[in-house]
Amino acid sequence: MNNAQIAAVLDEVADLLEIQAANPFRVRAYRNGARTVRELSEPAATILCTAGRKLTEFKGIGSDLADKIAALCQTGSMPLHQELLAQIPVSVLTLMRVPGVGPKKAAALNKELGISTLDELRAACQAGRVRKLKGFGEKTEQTILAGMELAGSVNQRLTWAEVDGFAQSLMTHLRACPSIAELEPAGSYRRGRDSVADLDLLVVSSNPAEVMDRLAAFAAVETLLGRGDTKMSVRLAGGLQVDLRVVPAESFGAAWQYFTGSKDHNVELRSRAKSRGLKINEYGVFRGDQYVAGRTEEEVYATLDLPWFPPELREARQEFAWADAGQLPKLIETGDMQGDLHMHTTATDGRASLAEMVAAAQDRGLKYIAITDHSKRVSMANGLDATRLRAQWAEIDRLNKSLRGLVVLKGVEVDILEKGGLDLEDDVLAEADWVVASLHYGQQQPREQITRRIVDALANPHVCAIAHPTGRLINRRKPYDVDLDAVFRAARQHGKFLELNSHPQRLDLDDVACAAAKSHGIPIVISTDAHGVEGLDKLRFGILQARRGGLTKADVVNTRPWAQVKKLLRDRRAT
DNA sequence: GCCGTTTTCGGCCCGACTGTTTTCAGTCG
Repeated sequence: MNNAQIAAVLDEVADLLEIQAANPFRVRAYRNGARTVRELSEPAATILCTAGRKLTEFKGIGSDLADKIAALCQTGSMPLHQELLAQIPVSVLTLMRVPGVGPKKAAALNKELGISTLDELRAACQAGRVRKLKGFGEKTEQTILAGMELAGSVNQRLTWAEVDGFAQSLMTHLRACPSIAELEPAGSYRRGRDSVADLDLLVVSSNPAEVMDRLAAFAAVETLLGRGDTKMSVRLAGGLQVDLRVVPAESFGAAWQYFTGSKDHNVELRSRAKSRGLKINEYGVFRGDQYVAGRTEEEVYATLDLPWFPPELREARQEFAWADAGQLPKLIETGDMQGDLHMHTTATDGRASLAEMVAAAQDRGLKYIAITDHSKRVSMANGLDATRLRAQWAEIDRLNKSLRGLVVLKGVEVDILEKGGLDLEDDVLAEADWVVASLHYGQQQPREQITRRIVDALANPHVCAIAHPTGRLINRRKPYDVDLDAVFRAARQHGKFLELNSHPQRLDLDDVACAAAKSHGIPIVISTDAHGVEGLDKLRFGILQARRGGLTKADVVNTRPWAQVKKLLRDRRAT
């Protein structure tokens, strides 16, 4: 049983306990445990089998949870989980996906009306039976019906890049308000999460009503979800929820910190404040009733002797431990990048020619690029066989003679075949400057098979890196069932790199996997996988993800000049 | 159920808004 599966069971136990109105701190303990397991850099099962190691060495897992996880790994099920499932149909949990329905209402609906599915809930609302329940009313019934429309259609997270589009145009729209003194995005968007459920905007204004009216007038606004004196929520066409908060200037830093989150980061921060006799809320830091700080984020953190944290790190993972040790990493920045080692041309499925990609790379100030078109197995993309590939490389050789300031590398994205092995012969690969291997077919294969294919590819002496190592497409396709821990170990053993693909729908390795790869000592390559000139601008999405993984300039291969990348590959293979 | 420079018990972050309430519970972030 892998970490994701263990975490899913723990999360479901938390949900079920919540419906049973269990001690909320007990519920939180299961959620924290789930999160800890999900973010472990190695399989829990491995730790359990290793002498001298215990799961309790990780924050959030005590002896009780450690025992339950051990039982889960050994037997495939957890007695508490099974008991709860016998009491509450698992489908009741889906009721909580409807906005406005939390654990209490879901429990009441199930207990009083015997409702356990969304269809039953819809029917009961339409029949007017829900409004008769204590604590429910006509409004609630309407909210539930409206919320169910949503849950079925648009209630999914958007990619960061999609939200960025809305955020930029909405902020431009709002800035027309003369009373706005500050306007900043917060929430998971500011933290750079690869997908974002809603957009939080923070405003300092002498006239909150004017700002809210202006938001209501934004063309994409579809529904007004709520509006108070300081807070307003709307839903945009396409489903994105926007939450606007207006705060006084002396609270701006505290509010920005608070609304940026994450929730867990804030819990840790406030708990630290409490232990010092301070209280932190969105209005500031207080000792008793006395305002201590709050105008800037730096000020808020400084009251706890903490440094300002880059938003990407605020996930209550390592950042507090790093700060306590005075070792907060200096995160990689877009300007650190020197080259791009994964892109396509019209020779396969790209939309721009070799010459156009080269010109675009020069425009963007890149020092080197690798042209890595697909190999022949990817027939849909008109993949290259040895002959066509060598012809492209000859063209690159000619091109390089006339280029100044940019080196074009002879590369290929060689397919990892379904039955294992690579799509091109070793003698061909040996002529390349840069080889990335990736799999496009047989993505549904069982874990052992997929893992074996990737691990074997890493063992090939000509392969430099594995591209998009999990194959996930955010909101569209789950990652392959691959044992990433085994991939990390193989990459380390053979001195290879792993790619962080910057395409906003891919972004794999994800943030947690980046951090895990780093802990295994594996250098990361951040690539655009550009299929056109505009694709070269997607690097910033990959950088954001890398920052979330805590990566520095030194952790990323292509912040170095090409000569150093080559040397790094050589040196690592030698050891 | 977890955790510990208040250390094995007694805490566990904090507030806005809504709807159903007549003083507050539930939900959300």
